[in-house]
Amino acid sequence: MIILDYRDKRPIYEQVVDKLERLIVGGALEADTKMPSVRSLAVELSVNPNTIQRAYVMLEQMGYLYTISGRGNFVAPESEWRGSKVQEMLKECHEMLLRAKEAGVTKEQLLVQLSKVYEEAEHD
Amino acid sequence: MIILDYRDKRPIYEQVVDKLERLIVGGALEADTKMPSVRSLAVELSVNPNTIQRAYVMLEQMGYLYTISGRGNFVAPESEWRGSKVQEMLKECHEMLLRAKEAGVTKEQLLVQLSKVYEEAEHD
Amino acid sequence: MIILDYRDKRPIYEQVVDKLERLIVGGALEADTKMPSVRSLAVELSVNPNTIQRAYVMLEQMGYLYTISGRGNFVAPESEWRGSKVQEMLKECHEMLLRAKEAGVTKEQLLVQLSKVYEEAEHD
Amino acid sequence: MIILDYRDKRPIYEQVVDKLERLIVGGALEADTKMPSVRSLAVELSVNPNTIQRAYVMLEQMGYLYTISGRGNFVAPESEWRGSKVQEMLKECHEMLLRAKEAGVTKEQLLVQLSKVYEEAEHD
DNA sequence: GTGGTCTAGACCACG
DNA sequence: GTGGTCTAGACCACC
Repeated sequence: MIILDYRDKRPIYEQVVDKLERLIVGGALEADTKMPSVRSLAVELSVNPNTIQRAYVMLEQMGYLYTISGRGNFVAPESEWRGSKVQEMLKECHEMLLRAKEAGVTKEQLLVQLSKVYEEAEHD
Repeated sequence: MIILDYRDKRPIYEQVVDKLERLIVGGALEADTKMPSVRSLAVELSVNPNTIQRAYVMLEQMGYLYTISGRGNFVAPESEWRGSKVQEMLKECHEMLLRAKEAGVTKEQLLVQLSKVYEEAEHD
Repeated sequence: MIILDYRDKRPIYEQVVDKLERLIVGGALEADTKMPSVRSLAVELSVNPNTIQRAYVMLEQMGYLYTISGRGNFVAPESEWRGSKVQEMLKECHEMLLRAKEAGVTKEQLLVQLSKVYEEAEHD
Repeated sequence: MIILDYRDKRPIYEQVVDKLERLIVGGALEADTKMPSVRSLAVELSVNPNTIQRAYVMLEQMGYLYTISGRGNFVAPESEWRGSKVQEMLKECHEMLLRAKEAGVTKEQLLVQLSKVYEEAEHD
């Protein structure tokens, strides 16, 4: 389900949050899907259960999960996070683009990047 | 010259590196300008000299400064860093755009951001 | 594990880096071996932990170690450094040979040195 | 006569020693040539006279110069230094070759370097 | 216990 | 006065 990179400088719980967020945002995990239990995921990743617990709590605060006591953790519906996530990404992109411009990156170079990411091949 | 943000969770030396890098990349500090001495900047920021020393060493490794022992630290010429900085920014932008696409941001939204940043018709 | 040479004028952290680099490059420390902790090596060498910390950071930047925060430092796999190390050595050798030639050393003398080092007929 | 590299990490007096040594060893300065006075060289290099004085003293100790009080410093005859210099270089080369071999450099790669430095073009 | 950061001192070489 | 190194402490986050 997840592969941890132990060479990554970030704390493990943060990596777990990040990977799971991408799975949810990317649509790999649909709404109301049951997440693996804290303990089972901890075993799977060879990690302390506290670490997974912490990740789940963060994901819940971010609106990606909801918890039913005694039942487990479940993926929240898109309406809970889609809008705010897009806004957040747009803001981050804006700041990064500003920094890129400041560093001497041209508009053309960025358009190339944009094309590479959204390569048209799809509706042709 | 610099204002530290104590709410920022990043280490102080990293903040210093970041701010100075922006000043240099942004052109506020010209090549061969003498930087404040390690000790004086430490006093100005109410910080330990070791912390500033560390920041200066990092900036030197990144190619933004050159050091003449016993004389001081000086801003390196653009040729030392311009190219690599642009490459680094392009790579970062690529990754951010990928994440943005993943999160559901449309190409149109990003084009708007791009235009806002590189607005060529300020009062047209 | 390491013996410091107090007559050596180089800074301690550099000596530590040098010795450990040789141990790794020479194959005495295999990939993924756990290095002694910063504090324990500091005690062993009767040196301040900061000094060891600095050495480990340098070795990490050079690709010889990888760090897992809260777990320790580990020897990186050969692929991380073998190529660049060979390139570096070749460049250094080139410069040294130039200086040797300049000083009047003949090609024959150098061929003798080369044979001595790579003596392929130990007991032939 | 000499060009200093202010970005060089080594102390200036050491750079001066090194450059002058090469000029003498390389044959650019013949035996009994009068060296520029301490003060004039200091002015030429925009450097403190003490620095040049220190360099001259070192060169004298190394056998490259001799001093005649009130007259100046002169280049010593080859017999004073040629032999020891060659020995020193051979020793240094030996150590470097050992380290190169240890790092995984092959004999063939070193032979290539050797050929590049002593390119045959001369007696062909 | 581990690495990461920081402080408050100190000494040295260099110019 | 400048950078470079080092010590002896301390606190923090992570696991």
